[in-house]
Amino acid sequence: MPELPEVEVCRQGLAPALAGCTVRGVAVRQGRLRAEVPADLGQCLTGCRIAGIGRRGKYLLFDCQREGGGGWLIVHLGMTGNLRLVAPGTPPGSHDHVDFVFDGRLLRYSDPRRFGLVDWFAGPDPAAHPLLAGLGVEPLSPEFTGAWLHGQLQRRSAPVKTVLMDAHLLVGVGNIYASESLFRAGISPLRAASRISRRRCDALAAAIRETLADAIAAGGSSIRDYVHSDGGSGYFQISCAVYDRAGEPCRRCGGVVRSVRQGGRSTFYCPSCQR
DNA sequence: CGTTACCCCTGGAGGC
DNA sequence: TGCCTCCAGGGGTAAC
Repeated sequence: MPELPEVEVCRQGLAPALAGCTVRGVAVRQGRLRAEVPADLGQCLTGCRIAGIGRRGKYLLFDCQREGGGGWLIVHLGMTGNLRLVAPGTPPGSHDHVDFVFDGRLLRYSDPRRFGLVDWFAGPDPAAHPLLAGLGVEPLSPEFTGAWLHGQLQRRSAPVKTVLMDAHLLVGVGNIYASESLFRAGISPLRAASRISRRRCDALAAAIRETLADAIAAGGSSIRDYVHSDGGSGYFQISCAVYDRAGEPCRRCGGVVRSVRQGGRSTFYCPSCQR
């Protein structure tokens, strides 16, 4: 269930555990993910030291350094992916597709639906990777402001919820946090993006930042379990205001939360709190 | 160019 | 119990 907060929590948990560690090997049991795992991933990674772990949108970026040129391990968790540290010799389950072998432990990539991605980028700057080059603004960066958002939304006629999930504009806002942010800002997900005032864009930008930051803060406490456990999903549950609450009472006004279909995805909102 | 439908894949829930 | 349909936190592609 990874959106930006889950990916960020994963990054924060893995970075201190793996920084400075050297990759001893790679085992690919199932290479058919969103894109085929590179056949030479083992050669690329083995012997590399993990200098740090970054994030761009929902992509995890492992900075891999080695004599004679390292590169970047790029991991995307898709809908159902996860990364966890397990003891060497732990038998893999049917969806445990890739193991990254370190001294004394394995970093194990698991993904039942296989919408995720494991790739290698040989250049110095991972932003040049074809899948990262077109990505939009980071919602937790100073660049992301109400003024900027207003400018972008002005030229979009699609429903605002659909536009918020367009990673070419803005990264990291997935199906849950799009609905939750719009609820927090009091804006209907059905409203045409171009018909949202500058003032309400300020509120929306703030709502997005706060919703994501709250989720990251809530995940921080459970990250130890998430990273070090090999049982259970390990994902934290944020108490949602509207997401997946169709037919239930709005926590703010007591009205009934409604769901609609937008671009093939479910949207949840309170028709009286959100205009 | 922006918008929309469809596709990739597996598994769980609920109806019959 | 089985079988069917629908749904699921993502995102790329192609057609309009």
